[in-house]
Amino acid sequence: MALHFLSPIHRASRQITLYLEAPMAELGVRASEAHLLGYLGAYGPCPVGEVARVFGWKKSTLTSVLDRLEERGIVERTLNPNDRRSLLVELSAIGRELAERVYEPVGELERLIAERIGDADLAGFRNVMAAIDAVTAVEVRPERTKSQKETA
Amino acid sequence: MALHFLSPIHRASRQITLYLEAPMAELGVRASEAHLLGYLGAYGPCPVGEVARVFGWKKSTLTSVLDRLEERGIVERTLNPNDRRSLLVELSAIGRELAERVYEPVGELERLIAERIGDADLAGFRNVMAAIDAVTAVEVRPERTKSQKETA
DNA sequence: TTCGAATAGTACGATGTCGTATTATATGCA
DNA sequence: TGCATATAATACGACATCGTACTATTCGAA
Repeated sequence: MALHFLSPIHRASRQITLYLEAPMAELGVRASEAHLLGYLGAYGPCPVGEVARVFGWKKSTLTSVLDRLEERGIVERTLNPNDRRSLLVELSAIGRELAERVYEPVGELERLIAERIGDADLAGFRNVMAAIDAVTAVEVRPERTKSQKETA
Repeated sequence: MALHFLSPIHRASRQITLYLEAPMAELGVRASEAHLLGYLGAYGPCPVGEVARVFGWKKSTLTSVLDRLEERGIVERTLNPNDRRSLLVELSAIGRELAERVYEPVGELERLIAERIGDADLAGFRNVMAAIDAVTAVEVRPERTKSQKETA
């Protein structure tokens, strides 16, 4: 009955969220917003729908989330020149600054974990993640072609 | 900027949820409820507060969740003989049956992942999970003493 | 080119989750 | 024992998320 993969992953997610809760609150963002800032910092600008897929939110939810972040001046929505149905979301100057401060405790946690992990462990971990990826066959973040990346 | 641990774990959680969405909907439960059934099947009966900690829900949220599940005859709340402030949650007969059917696709997913994973990979994966556990130092599910377990 | 189907995003009412205050019980200490 | 403090759970109003319907745009095939 005990699950070798699903339970530990759920548990780890939970622990990560709890661990980051306090420092995020100090920065005035909730965990989900912090996560979104990190994503946009790394991969933005990107369409609203991509964010929705990655984070598991409904598009209508994301409309509300982005409305709030936009009101606070943290993100901006601009027209997608590649697709006039679509909007691109990106961090504002304020948002980028905030994302950097958010990244500090996140990076710290990463380092603390990495310190305890050897190369072989990391390889095993990655294989498990790859297996989940392959088995679920769920495309979370679509690959973007070079030309899209250039213009987006 | 890319995170070696946090991002893959988040991604894997997401993929697992998406993968299980359809079969759970078929059984008339949402993913979170399915998860709760699994937990109660394995560890129940247990106090409301424990469930709240494990799942990252607020106690007031859990009150609503349990109200709905109780209305549907899936769980039961009984007085905790060890602590009269507390209620124990457990699966009803209907709930146990449902939990078994919920477990099928979950077990299937576990097997599919396990098929692709060697012993060394599993060991590495576990070391990463253990590192997260140690670093975050977040106690999600408190150990219960033997005497508590016997009477609970 | 044109028309039907698919897709991106939003609006809005329904539902779920949360924060705070409250009640009841337990624990620790004078 | 008596009392202050902590803890388990709930009630209820505030807010976040969701499902559905809708508009605008794109894609593909006739």
